Amino acid sequence: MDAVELLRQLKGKGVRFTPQRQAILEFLLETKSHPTAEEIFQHVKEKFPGVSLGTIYNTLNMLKEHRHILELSYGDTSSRFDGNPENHYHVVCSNCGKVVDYDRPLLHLEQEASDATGFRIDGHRLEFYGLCPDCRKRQPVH
Amino acid sequence: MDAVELLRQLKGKGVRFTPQRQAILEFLLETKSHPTAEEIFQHVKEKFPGVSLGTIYNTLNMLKEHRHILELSYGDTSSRFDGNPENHYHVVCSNCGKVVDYDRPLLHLEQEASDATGFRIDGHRLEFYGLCPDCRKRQPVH
DNA sequence: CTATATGCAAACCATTTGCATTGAG
DNA sequence: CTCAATGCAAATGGTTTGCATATAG
Repeated sequence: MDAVELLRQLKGKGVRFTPQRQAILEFLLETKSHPTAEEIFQHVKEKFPGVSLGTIYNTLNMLKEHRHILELSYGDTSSRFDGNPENHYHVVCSNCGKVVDYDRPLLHLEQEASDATGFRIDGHRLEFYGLCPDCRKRQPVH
Repeated sequence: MDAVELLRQLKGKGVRFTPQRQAILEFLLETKSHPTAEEIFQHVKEKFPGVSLGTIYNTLNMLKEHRHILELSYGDTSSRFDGNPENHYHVVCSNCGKVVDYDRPLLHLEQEASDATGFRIDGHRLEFYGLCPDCRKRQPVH
């Protein structure tokens, strides 16, 4: 589903279709880089020099509420955003912060976790930490 | 291993043993609540009314660097700290923010993740999200 | 028209930093 | 004595909020 189609659907929920939102969502859907709000801002500014960071955050929060994107917050300073809203796993570089998808079948652990803890489990998150191939080369020992 | 013993060991690494540090570490080792820095601050203030938040953060960062505690940062506003430095899994309440240990054997997925992504994997993190028993009662539908 | 979104600036708030003073070793 | 740790206050930085203006519907 592309950005235009997705934003058209949202119109039914009282959400307005603006060119800034289209640009933000298009970027999130086409990139695999899991960008930060700042990076999205820099990218959108190329087409809309007057756009503000506030608009980026406004749109990201709206898309998050409607479950069309994922916010990834690792211990880092800033969150990253993922245009793929389905649960999937990530590998995070401890050195450069890069986030890469790790596509594998989902684990079925939620029933077991629910039984063990008494929580009603709605989802889970799995991330791996390490050095990406690039950082591995640059600091072979560490 | 208790707080005093642990801090004595750290002396060999140029770390000073102060009563504030002892109180912070003792609290982290005895509680199962995964407290925030602010909560640790409030607790330590009972014994040391003059302690400052800066000292809490200073100590937490020192303990983290020496891998005696874990910093848990979920999307929340503030981090939580865990006196158990071994990798283990957590269940987080989406409503009240409570974090509970979920003790189960570790998953052996790192080799597979490394093969699939080219990263040198050093660790992984697994968290479950949902409603804790208390919040479940209070908002049965959601 | 009218209400939501935008752009801008100020506010927030968890965490960090700077610095004079204290105190551990 | 000496240097790391403390307490305090100011600074930082990502994110949110407030408000006047612009614009989607």
